[in-house]
Order: sequence, then C-alpha cells, then structure tokens
Amino acid sequence: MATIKDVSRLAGVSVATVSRVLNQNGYVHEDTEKKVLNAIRELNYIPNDVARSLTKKSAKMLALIVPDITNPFFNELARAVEKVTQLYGYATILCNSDDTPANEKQYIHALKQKYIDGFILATNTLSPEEIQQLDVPVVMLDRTISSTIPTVASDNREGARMAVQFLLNQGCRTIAHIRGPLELSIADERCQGYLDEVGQADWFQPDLIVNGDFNLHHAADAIHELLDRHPDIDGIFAGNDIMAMGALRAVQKRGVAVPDAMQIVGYDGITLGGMVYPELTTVAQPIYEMGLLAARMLIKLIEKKPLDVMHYKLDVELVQRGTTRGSANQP
Amino acid sequence: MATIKDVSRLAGVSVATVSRVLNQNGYVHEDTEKKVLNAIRELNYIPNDVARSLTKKSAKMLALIVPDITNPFFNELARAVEKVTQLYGYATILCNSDDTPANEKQYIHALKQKYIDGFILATNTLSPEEIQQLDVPVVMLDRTISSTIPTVASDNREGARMAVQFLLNQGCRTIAHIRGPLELSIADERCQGYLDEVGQADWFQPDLIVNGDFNLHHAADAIHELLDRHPDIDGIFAGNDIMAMGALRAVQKRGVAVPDAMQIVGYDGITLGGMVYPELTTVAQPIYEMGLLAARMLIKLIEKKPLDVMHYKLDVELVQRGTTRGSANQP
DNA sequence: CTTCCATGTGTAACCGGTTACACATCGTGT
DNA sequence: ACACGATGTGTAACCGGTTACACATGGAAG
Repeated sequence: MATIKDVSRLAGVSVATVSRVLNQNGYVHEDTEKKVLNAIRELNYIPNDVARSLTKKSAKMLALIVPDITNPFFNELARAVEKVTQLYGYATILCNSDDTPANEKQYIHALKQKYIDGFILATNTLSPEEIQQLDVPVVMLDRTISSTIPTVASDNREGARMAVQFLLNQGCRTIAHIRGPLELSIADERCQGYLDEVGQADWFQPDLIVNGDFNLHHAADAIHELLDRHPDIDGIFAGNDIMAMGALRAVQKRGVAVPDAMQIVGYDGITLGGMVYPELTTVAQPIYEMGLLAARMLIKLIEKKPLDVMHYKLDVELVQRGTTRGSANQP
Repeated sequence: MATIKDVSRLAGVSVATVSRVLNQNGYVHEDTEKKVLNAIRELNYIPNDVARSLTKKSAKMLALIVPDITNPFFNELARAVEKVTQLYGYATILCNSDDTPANEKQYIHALKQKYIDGFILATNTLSPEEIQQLDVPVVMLDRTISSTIPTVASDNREGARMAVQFLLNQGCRTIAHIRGPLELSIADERCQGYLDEVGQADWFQPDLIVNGDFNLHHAADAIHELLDRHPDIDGIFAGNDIMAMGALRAVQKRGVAVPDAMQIVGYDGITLGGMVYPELTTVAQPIYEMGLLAARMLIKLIEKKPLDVMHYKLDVELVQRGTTRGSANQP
C-alpha cells in the first residue's frame, strides 16, 4: 500500500502539499496539484483512514444500537440507516443491546475508543442524563425521552386513534387492545390513542387492555386469555404488528373467522405484515424514511450543520388489508 | 481522555513500560506493574483503539456483507455474528450489498482502508479469484464457491431430499418445486435433492420446477401459473421459507386447504415460518449456529490460529408443522 | 519604492500508541 | 572471580496521516 510519503516523493513535493491536495484546503498551485494527482493515480494511492482518524479524532463511523436486529421493525430501520451512511462515506456498526443497559454502555464506551462519530439509539435503556454525559452526537429513533435529544418518531397517539376509529367504522362493538411494554413511551402513546377513542364508550372496561410485551407469543397467549374472559370482543388493536400477528394466529387457532367475526389492526407496517394470510391491516409508520431521516440528522449533527427540526413526528397511514372488512379489501 | 503518557508520568515509568503492562508482554517487575495498574485505575485510562490500530494494522473489526439485512435469514445470521464478535472484542460492520458486485467491492476497499480484519460474505457476487486477491481473511457463509475459501453451509442436497421424501411419505402424488435463482449454488443443490427423489417418478415432468427467485411474490405468481397448468399438484417443496410462504398464500387465496389438499415444505427454518398460520413445515438450517461458526472461524483465521475444518456442512432438520399432515402436527 | 497581503510550499511537531534496541542489574554456573 | 543469560526499563523511531509555523514569492496599494 502506497503512503502519502511515496506520493510526495514521486510528485517531488512535501507530504504537506499532498495532504493539501487531498483535503482541498490551503493554497496549492494548479501545476503542483496536477503533479500530485498524477502521482496518486500512478501509485493507486488511497489515504489511510486509520491514520487520518487519529489526528481528526473521527473514524467516519456511526453505530446503530437496536434491541434485536432480528425484529423486522429494526432491520428495516437498519437497512435505511446503512444506506445513508454508505452514501455519506460513513460505515455503520451494528449493535444488539438486548435491551440491557450494561450491554449498551459497554458498546458505547468501546466504540468511543474507536473515535466513533455518533450513535443512533433505537433503544430506551439509557436515561437522558446518561446520554447527555456521553458527549457524542446521538439521535433517538422511535423512542422519545428528552426534548434536548434529537428524535425521529411517528405520531403514535394519532395513529392509534386512526386504527381504533377505523375498527369502529367497520362495525366493531367491543375492541380490545394489546399494548406494548409498560416502560415504553411509544406503547403508552398508542394505548392513550386507543383510550381517546373508546375510553368513554359504554362497553369499555379497563381489562380490555392487556400487555403483550411487543412479543408474538405473549400476545397470542394474552389474546387467548382475553377471549376466554370476553367472548364478545370483535375487534383488536395491537400495539405493533408482531403482536397483531400473534393475535391473528390465536384467533385463527380458535376457529374464529378473520375478518368476518374478528377484525384486527396492527401498528408499524412491517413488510412481514403483508406476508401472512390474511394480510395484516395496520397503521404503517414510514419505517424506512424514519431510518433515513435519523441517519441524515446524525450526520448533520456530526458535521456541525444546523438541524432545521429537532423532533420529527412523522405521519402514519392506515393500510387496509385482509384482517379488516374494508372496501379496498383483498382477503 | 487520559493517554498512555499521562499514565507513565503518574506511575513514574516510561510509556514503554506502560505498554508492556497493557499488552502483557516483555519483562515488567511486579512492583512496577502495580504502580502502573494503579495509575491506570486512577486516571480511568483506556487505551486508544485508533492509535493501536495504526501500528497493529488491525482495527478489531470485521464486516458482514449480506444482500439484504431485511431478509430474515440474514438478520438471524447477523445476530449470531454480532454476538460472537462482541464476545471476542471485535466490532461488526454491517453491509447490504444488494447483490451488486460493485457495491460489494466498494465496501471491501473502503473497509480495508480502516484496517478491517476480515469479512464474512453471505453473498455470491465475487469470484474466488477476486476474493483471493483481496488479501484479507474471508469466510463464505451459505454459499460455497471455492475449496480454498473457508465456508459454512448446510447440507442442501440432503435437506432437500428429506423434504421431498417426507412429502412422499405423507401421501403426496405430484410434487412441485419452486427453486431459487439459477446462479446460486445452494438453489441448485436443493433442486438437485428434489430431483434425486422424484426425477425418476412416472408422474415427474420438468415443468414441475419453477423459479421463484427466493422471493415471496415471484413465488406466489409462479405457483398460480403452475397450478393452472397442473391442477393435480398436491405437494410443494420450496427452495426457501420465503417462497414457501408465498406459495402458502397463493394456495390459500385459491381456496385450497392446507395441509388437507396441499402440503408445503420450505427450507431455512427462519423464525418467520412459525409466525404464519398454519405454521410452515420446513427443513431447518441451524442459522444461528452457522453465524456463530462463521464468526468464530473468521476470528481464528484473523488470529492465525489453525482451522480444524475448512468447510462446514451442517446437518439440517425437518421441522414438521402445520403445512403438512404429520403426526406431531399442530395445525 | 516601500509595505502588505495573498499565494505557494516545506519542516517538523503531533495524534497515541508499539516495539527494536540499548543499557543496566542480578543470579548462577564454572 | 568472571562470563553469560534472564530480567527490567528507558529512548527513540515508527505507524500514516494533519497542520501550525516559517519562509519564500509576487502583485497591488499607498
């Protein structure tokens, strides 16, 4: 591998001049530049990123920390983030935190030793104070925790309202909600949206809300129990698509016809939802866009460019498919 | 951030001694070591990875190149790889190649500038010669292309045979095969396994094999066409689970009962297969183990430890679930 | 005809580690 | 008593870049 010294020797200039040509800063005579460029071409020289990182204290890398890359929501996100970072000449480091604070901290400290430039956190194990103390650019994805940290999220409460409203319009008389983990703000917001719509209904009872932990099997179990208690339920709003799929399976296993006797709406809009039968009706977040946006924000932050918006709250869209009796239906 | 100089000053020794303590090489007096260790603790010193990389020409990072992290097979793999790398103190860089050779090469060259230590390739866009020329440790995952490059794969042909045999045992009279892309060796091997079992059958016709491109929608379309041509088909062996899910959907849409009138077996054993209804019967590869193995192999390669096995061909297992009429069935 | 600043380039320090080499000390075998 | 190898430690070069600073020019303003 050729070094900057080889180039400087071949071009008959000093390394400083080569560096100036490389970084396009400082004054360099046009003719000199040409000589340098020729030498670079001839030697097939590519600057060494590590040496550069050492002085610049930047590795042109950023990390994406997710609870579990296996989760469709996060891998669609990862796809988008990676796309952007590649475009801007950064590399993406992948970290699975398993939602364990210790893991997450360990990752962060290890990566800071590598002069990582910033983090996209799609987790909620760290407190705002801890994040602030990291002293490194951070963007929160899908989990708002502090007004001082830039975030990208969707309008969860409004999305939930849309879902429940839709179920009501479709003729549902008793709608249950499988919510996500208690400590997650997004799960709360979606639950709140559900309550906004049905909290005052005469049929409403608090035990129509069950916790499915954003997990397929938990959700399926929860639905079985719920339907034992409330056989009259004819609509389910799930806090995410994975739980909606769990609900779907549970309902199908009970021999209840979907969408004829039971309608289900999920939340997220993961690709997976289109792969089951019937296809999941869902409140689709622009997952890919959220990833793109978060990555672009982080890069702006890193490069000290101004952020026009600190908190993105993206619009969601109701995608009517087979688990509800919509008009534009294709069961 | 404290540097090695700060430590040496506080401990009253030279940086060389500190370095020796850090790396546990060379002679260091017990007492001196204690002084150094104390200084390290006091200053909360952590060595700078970038500086270290510069001399060691190793960044303690490896890259996982997959066609698309969104694909369940690859993200389960990624999960495993990341687990191992973290355990051994490496970081994992994630790359989506989109199956484009240009992308892949660009990634590789960019990362070599960062002193990346090795690559796990779950793609097949590069020729063995190109890989050899990279002059960096590589492990191929799921795609065997050369005897000189270490690989981890499953016994595709045998797995396919198991699947088809099982369908025959279950009473299928006419079994179709949706195969993967023509240029992929694993798709060929699975197709070959199918042919091993039914190629000589009196009912066999070459056009019972269709290409589904490892893609859900292509597979669904292909199945529709196929069933129009061959209404007598009562069993489908799909080259992977995604296509099996596409087939399942297509069949369900036609109102054909699964598994009563049509049995389906997939290949891969992705978690997703257990999320649809009925659950997919499949030939399960030990995906997670494959990822673990590949990562461990690569790290051995990097650390110049001997490999006991160059080519792993892992056993697969038939997982009987709802899309076939097995005994241990739970439709 | 100075003065001054924009332009152009080289020298050397620096980033934060590793390590070859030099040098000292000490125990031990002869 | 002496040679020698094991032990212990420091100095300085090196990895491959960036950049502060010094030192030229040359043209324009005063």
